[in-house]
Amino acid sequence: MNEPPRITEAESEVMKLLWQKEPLSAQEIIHELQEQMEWSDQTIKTFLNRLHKKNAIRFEKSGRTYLYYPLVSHDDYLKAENRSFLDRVYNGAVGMLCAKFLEEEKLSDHDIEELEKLLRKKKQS
Amino acid sequence: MNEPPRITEAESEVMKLLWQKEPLSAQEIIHELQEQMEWSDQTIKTFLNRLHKKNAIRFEKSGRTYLYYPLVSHDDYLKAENRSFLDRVYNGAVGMLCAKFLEEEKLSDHDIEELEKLLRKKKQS
DNA sequence: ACCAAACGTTTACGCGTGTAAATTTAACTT
DNA sequence: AAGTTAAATTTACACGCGTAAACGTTTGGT
Repeated sequence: MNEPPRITEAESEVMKLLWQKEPLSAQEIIHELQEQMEWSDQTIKTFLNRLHKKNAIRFEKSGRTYLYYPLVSHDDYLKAENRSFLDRVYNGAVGMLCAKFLEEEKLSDHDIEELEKLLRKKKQS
Repeated sequence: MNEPPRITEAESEVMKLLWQKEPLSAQEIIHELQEQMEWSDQTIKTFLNRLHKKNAIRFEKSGRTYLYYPLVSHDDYLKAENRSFLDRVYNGAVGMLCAKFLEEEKLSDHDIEELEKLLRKKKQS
């Protein structure tokens, strides 16, 4: 897979839906998004179109409804966003980044245990 | 302190220098940055000017040299960037964010211990 | 066969940002 | 006092992105 296309913030709202459930029709996407955002349907169609041009999604048409599928995986998106954030803000220092987030934000006990488990696993390598 | 001003990526390169050492003259800033970036001195002056207008930095002039000081602290910057990244990409789920970073990126043994210590402290609250 | 609805495509526009040239202002030098 | 220089300030411009209207096209209904 080549470089995944750059997905902007607004576009990512569309992608988030498709990562939850795939495929979705234009209708469904527009309906869902209009509950959260103040976007006109034309605006959402613009995002669908741009995502399509970037090869971030594809569609299949059956009759007059189009069904949309993600072409970029959520995981690839997260990886790319993580890397660019890490480099941009922390110059690549993961330790610092995690420390800052752990300090500032609240975590459930369950989260804490999961992270401890991850760290323990990490030590064996 | 009100909302800290939005600092763009390019501008943040200037800020990073000022967070390391304060104050710095225009000369010093321009020299330093031109070693890392392909920026003309005019470009850098634009950033200084924009940062000043935003109240992200201030300067004192003594003779013909201007000395620049940050007005936004590194910590406030990190806090703001963290929050927006966390919300934008992870919908606020810190646990998920940290887990992803820990999975993907390399950590020194020392980093790991520090993080474990942080988590332990976190559990007592 | 034609109309209307549903959907994609094209065009548009203002603002932020990266990039930098042109202009003004202040101050050291001679 | 005037000229030169260093620095700030103003202006400029293209491109990405959020936002959306206008236009084109396909297809189910009558």
